[in-house]
Amino acid sequence: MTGLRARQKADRNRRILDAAAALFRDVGYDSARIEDIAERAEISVGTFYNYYENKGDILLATVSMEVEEVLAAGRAIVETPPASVMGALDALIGVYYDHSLYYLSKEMWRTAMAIAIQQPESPFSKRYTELDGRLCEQVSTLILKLKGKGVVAIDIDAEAVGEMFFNNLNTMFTEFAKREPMTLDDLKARVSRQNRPLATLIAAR
Amino acid sequence: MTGLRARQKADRNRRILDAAAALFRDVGYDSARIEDIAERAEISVGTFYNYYENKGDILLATVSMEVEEVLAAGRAIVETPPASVMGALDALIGVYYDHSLYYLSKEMWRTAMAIAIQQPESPFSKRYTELDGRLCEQVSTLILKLKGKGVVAIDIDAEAVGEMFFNNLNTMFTEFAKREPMTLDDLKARVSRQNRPLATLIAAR
DNA sequence: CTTAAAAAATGAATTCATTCAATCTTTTTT
DNA sequence: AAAAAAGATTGAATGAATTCATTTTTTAAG
Repeated sequence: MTGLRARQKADRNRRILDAAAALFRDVGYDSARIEDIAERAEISVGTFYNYYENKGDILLATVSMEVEEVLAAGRAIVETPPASVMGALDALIGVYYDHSLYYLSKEMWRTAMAIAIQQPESPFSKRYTELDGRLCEQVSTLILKLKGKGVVAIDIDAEAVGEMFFNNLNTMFTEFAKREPMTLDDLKARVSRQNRPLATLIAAR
Repeated sequence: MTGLRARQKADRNRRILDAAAALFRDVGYDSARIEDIAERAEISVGTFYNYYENKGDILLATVSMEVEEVLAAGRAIVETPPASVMGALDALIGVYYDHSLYYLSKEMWRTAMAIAIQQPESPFSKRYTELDGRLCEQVSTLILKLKGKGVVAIDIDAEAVGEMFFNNLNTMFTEFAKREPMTLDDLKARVSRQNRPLATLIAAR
């Protein structure tokens, strides 16, 4: 049986995470005070800092859970991709983008991305960055799979191409989060246009 | 002749900008307190806020001047580009990357990028974002120029391709700023590899 | 079962960015 | 040139994140 201490720790951790996620959802990141999170989680402010390095860290913890779901959803596409390069890319990217806004607002994404850049060494920044790397790999894996199926030419550097597609969809998502009026459809259309040249050229003839 | 008020204003603005740039360089962004900037600029804290919306805004003001220089340096390459796609891209990107670290540390770049994402509506965030857009255009212009010279195939969507190259170099620069041990050469090598497939495929045969 | 050591929790104190009502300076009007 | 209006400056007050010396709780040792 787990020691009392370990059980209490896991318990408090969950309470903090739940309290923070709920508050961020309700009032947004900036208006959520550590004091409020602590109160909801029934701990003191000091204790909060025993569990998370700073306020940004707990936002990245909640956002990371979200990214894990996106990653899982992407696996389905990579397993059985549409039979054309553009089709497969649009499908995978569509999954990413559609999932992204389900729980998190643009404001929360902006804050999360900003923190991950600014404090890359904090524990949950590392986790977030690592998940980003996995998403990138996933795109490369998709290209590799298409190569295996003879959809993509054999002499193509799948990893390089995958990274390029990923970096593009990633930058464009940041752009999207920055512009409040930009819609998901706007985003997808722009990314599609950007992807088309490379997608067309790597197709096996 | 300019009114006294206008002259004083320009004067104070310059003093603030100089004081901030010097402090950021000396002690880094986080350790530079508004009170210190105000003291060096011989104004009060309150006055600082009449000139800049917040602390992040003045960092972006200094970084924007830097980006303007990069943009100007890039023009030279676009005017007379090397005769191959990879050569031209490497040259332009080399100019961007080499300039970037001349005045600003990775930490300052990280902070600047983070602020531009988090508060996209502040005056100097808009300016910074606009300059980013110009850099992106510059890459597209380069591709267009290569098309004019018959180096790039005629049926290529130069704007889309340029955006893809730019978004890639941009994301990779962010990655570079996040990893303290990563060198400029590491960065250039990785970007080169990523660019190669698209660069090769768009070449006119 | 007591006691000592280790681990966690606590909240008052500190530190800074930011605000704003009061004051001062410049410009415009009469 | 005096008075009124407009524009700027000022620094003390506010509010929130983060720190840290103390206290409390849990575990391990005797």
